[in-house]
Amino acid sequence: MNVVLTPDGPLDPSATLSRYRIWGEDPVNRLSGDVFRRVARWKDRLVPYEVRWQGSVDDPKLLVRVVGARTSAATDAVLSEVRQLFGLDFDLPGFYRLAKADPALAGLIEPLYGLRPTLSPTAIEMLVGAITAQQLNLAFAFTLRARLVKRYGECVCIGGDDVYTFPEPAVLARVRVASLRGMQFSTAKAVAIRGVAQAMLDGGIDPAAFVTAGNAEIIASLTALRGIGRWTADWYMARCLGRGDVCPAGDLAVRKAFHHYYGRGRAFSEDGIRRRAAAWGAYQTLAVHYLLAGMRLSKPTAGGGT
DNA sequence: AGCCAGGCTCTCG
DNA sequence: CGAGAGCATGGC
Repeated sequence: MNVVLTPDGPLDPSATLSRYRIWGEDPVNRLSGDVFRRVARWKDRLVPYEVRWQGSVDDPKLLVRVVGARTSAATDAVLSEVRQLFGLDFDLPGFYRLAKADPALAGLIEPLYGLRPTLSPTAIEMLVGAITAQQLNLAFAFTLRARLVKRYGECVCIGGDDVYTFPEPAVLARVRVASLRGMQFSTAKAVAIRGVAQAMLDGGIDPAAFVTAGNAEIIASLTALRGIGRWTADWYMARCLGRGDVCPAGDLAVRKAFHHYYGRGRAFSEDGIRRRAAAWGAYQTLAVHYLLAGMRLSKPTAGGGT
């Protein structure tokens, strides 16, 4: 089944998806050439799909091909994922109006035009990914994540590409710490990953309820879990729930970006960053995304993804 | 060799 | 509370 999605506002698909490539291999989100491939889940069935794109940044079209789907419900599940993965629900025109008045963001609109944050379609994927990336350089974090996925995910071949599902909570809750240690996860990360998976099974956290919960409530609920702190909760709200009013002020790269763009010689405290970001209101997530991407523009060694 | 990397937890004062 | 140490491991 083929469907065409027409984004609202500008979209640069390859820049947006470059996250899935610049730090290493992502076996869950396959980006090969001009095709993106992934496997969705619908009622315990695997639904592979491909996305291609055409048109200009200001008039883009996403061509979604659902492989072997018979029901419209399965197709709807895929389209919902695609909206998240390409960040289609972010208000870019509104953000650009705000950014024009900001000394740092104004200069990033043109080189990053059409860039959107990618959202993680599932809570387990986001939380395990974040735990994996805690404190480590992202290249190594990607390596760890790829090992986990290839060992415990399900593999589907799409158009000659091996694409993996992210392992379900029920699978990760049973994984032995020793197995994860063997993949070079630290003991703390291994315990945290199991704990998060278990919490999703026994109701310790309820991602479905997060959708309507307030930020403070989500932070409290997530940080009650071992191995999840404010940083992980912030990124979860920004990159899984797609909330706009989030600034992961404790993030090392965010702190560097604020220092670089707004520092004037003095270092920002975490609270100082949060206060400054608060002025962006519902556009904080986009602003932070642009600042981080802007830092990468001036540092080609970190990966020149296009 | 030693320090850093898009943190978190635990311990002290 | 707030600061500080320990944790694991790859890369430079």
